[in-house]
Amino acid sequence: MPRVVDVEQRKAELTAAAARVIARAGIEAATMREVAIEAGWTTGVLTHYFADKRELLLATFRASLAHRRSLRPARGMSPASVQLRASLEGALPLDDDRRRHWLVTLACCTQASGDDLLAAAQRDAYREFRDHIAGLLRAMGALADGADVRAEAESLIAGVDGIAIQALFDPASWPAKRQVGALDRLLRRSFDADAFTDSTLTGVIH
Amino acid sequence: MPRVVDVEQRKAELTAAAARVIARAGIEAATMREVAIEAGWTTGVLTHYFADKRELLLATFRASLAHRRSLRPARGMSPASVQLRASLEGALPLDDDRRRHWLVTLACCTQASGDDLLAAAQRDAYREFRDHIAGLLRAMGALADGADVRAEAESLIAGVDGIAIQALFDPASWPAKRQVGALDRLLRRSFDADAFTDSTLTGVIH
Amino acid sequence: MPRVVDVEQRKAELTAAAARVIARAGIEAATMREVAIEAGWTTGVLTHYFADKRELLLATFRASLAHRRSLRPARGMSPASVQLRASLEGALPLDDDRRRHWLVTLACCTQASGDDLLAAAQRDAYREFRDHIAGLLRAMGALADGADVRAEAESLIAGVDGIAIQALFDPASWPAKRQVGALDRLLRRSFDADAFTDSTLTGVIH
Amino acid sequence: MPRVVDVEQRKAELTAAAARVIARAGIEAATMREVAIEAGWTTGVLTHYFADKRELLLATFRASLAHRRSLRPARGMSPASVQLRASLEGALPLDDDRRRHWLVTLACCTQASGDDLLAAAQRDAYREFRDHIAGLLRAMGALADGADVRAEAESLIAGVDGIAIQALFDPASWPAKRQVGALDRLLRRSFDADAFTDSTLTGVIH
DNA sequence: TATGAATGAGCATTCATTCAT
DNA sequence: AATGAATGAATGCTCATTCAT
Repeated sequence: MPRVVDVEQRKAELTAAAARVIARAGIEAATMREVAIEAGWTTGVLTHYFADKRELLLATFRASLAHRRSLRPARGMSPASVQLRASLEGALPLDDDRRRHWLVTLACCTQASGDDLLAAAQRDAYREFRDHIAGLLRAMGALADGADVRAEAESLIAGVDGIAIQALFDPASWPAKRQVGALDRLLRRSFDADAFTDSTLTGVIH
Repeated sequence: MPRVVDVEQRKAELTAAAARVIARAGIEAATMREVAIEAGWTTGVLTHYFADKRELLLATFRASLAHRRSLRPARGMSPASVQLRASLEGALPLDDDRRRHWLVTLACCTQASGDDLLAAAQRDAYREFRDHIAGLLRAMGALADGADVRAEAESLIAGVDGIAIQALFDPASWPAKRQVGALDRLLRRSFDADAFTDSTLTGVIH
Repeated sequence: MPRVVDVEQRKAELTAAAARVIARAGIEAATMREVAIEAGWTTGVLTHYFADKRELLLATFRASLAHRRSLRPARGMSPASVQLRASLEGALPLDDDRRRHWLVTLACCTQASGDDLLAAAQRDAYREFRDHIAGLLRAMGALADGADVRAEAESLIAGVDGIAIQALFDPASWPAKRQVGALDRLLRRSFDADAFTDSTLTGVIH
Repeated sequence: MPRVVDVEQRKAELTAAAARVIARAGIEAATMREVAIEAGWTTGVLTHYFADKRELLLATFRASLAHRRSLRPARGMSPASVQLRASLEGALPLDDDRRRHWLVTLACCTQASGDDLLAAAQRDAYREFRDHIAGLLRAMGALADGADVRAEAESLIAGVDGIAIQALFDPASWPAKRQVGALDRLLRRSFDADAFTDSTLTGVIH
């Protein structure tokens, strides 16, 4: 039997390296060589685990989306309003890790024009996030009876994405605190101020 | 006697071709060859007008940002609230042209990590837009006395950018009408509903 | 206790796979990977039985030459003229098997420029065949007293090789029947027509 | 206007280099790099004149076949029997040049399994040669009335090809003289000895 | 001004080979 | 005996760039 290797873990190791390179220097700089060096292996290993560069990129994108999703709080562990806030906050580039994966998302989306699988991954992730937020909104019961929950969810996500974009491309002006402040404003405007009392918020902000 | 050529116009022609390639196939596909073909010239012409690829990319980005800015309504030609709405609408990818230049913006920003001039161009354009929106907000006089006008402008832009991102990466779900609807919701939430009466809006939506 | 394996038989299995790949797709396509797949093993097995690719190729060539030789009739089982005809017929690509091994011969010979062992294998096989044919000619006693038997043998082989080349590269025009017809003509021209009567031939043609 | 280059001549220069490499070291050794070095240019030039390696190989094969054809005597400049002999002699690897192009032919034919254009080039060249020989046979009027001229031509070519194959793979045993001797024997056997008198032959052999 | 010939570095990928298991 | 993880050199090819015309 050959050397025993956890294939999935090795793949994760490699896509993490690819994500670091993409976030640091852009997708054009993410050559096989560069990713291999970043990962501490040779290019041969990359092609051993991924048929070609496209497959590596797709795996990197999917891993990145999955990671971003994992930043959301576990379902049902806290009131819906707290979960809502935490979920949205998880989508902001508040630290290096989230920043990195946001950049990967953006880079891959930009690339997605010519790659259906890339585009599909993004679309699915977005819709899943929208449904998640919509579910929380419904659970909160904070919306008027005839309200379009889905549109409301999209509106919230748009607000968060917009903050993220600005923070991503002008990080000096957008420390974590300011991003969180913008999120607060967004939430306060969307709901009765009472829905997110200070005490509730305190429990979420870190 | 050398042939007389309008250098600026020729450059514009070339950056427009580059923008089309980037929007169509991503920044990686925007090779000198490809851009030259798109423009109907040879690569020699590209290097004649731009020292190197980086300079072409920078010029393309700047031209794209300038074009997006030119979509805003002329100052003072209409009430501030109408200008505000039109300005924000100009930032949405409602047609192919705006879609193209949004994609260029995103592609270049993604690339900007390693290029200070690219990053600076983006930052300047954003700040200029924010100040423009803030000016209109002030002119409207719709905000409470102690309000943070700049923060309010950023919040609006964030909302618009978020809508744009979603529309860009899931265009099938985001026809122009829906984008405009999301903008309406954003404005209604941010101001008294009265600030943007139907009649006022009619004059802006196209 | 290690698994017991018939080394020679395993090697034969592997060179047969190599021969199939070479005949099907050319010597360039005969990579270690490809041959391993064709054989139903992994590349590790190939390097276990052959020190390197060159050795595999040499063994494949030798096996191919040996196989082609084995197509000749057993010595002394029939009149020399019948043996002669059968021997020459064995050198024609009349079926898939002979076709395959002819292609291997040609591919390896073409490669032989830079490999002395390959060249030597080919030379030895050819000389052995020539001597075999010369021996049969002598046994037939059909040649004039002062005749150069060796030259006559070479002449016959040249004729057969020429037919084979044409059949190999234009198989559509050269079904087995036509090849055999060309061989008949060659023999009739070289000897008195009587030497190869129909009845004699009938016993050989299959 | 750019540097002026005779494209066809440059292509010929490059295919000639490819032919030298193939003849010297086999088709596997004919890499883009190796051919470029042999030609005294860089690989970039190769891809400038040939879309890819396959195209280079095809052009090399065609140039080789055309060259071999050009070795035939001009039509009608001498008696048909002299032309016939000279044509067949031109197909023997009597010197380095013919040897080289024979090796290219063989290498490409071996490769032709998987490439229809290669196979077609070979087939066409062969058929053209056969028709040429058949035409000369008819002009000679040396054949019996009911004779199959085409089959006779193929038979002659087969004989010559066979000699060539042997000479190619055992050059030490097959100096030019011996090849010509084998051709003589072939012709004498195929025709009345008188058809090719010594004096006639003297004028052709070199 | 514009062309396209030429360069050579760099790309993704394939390959023979080694070796721990 | 057999596997397949890992290597790193080589491959065909693309690219930005230079430059003679």
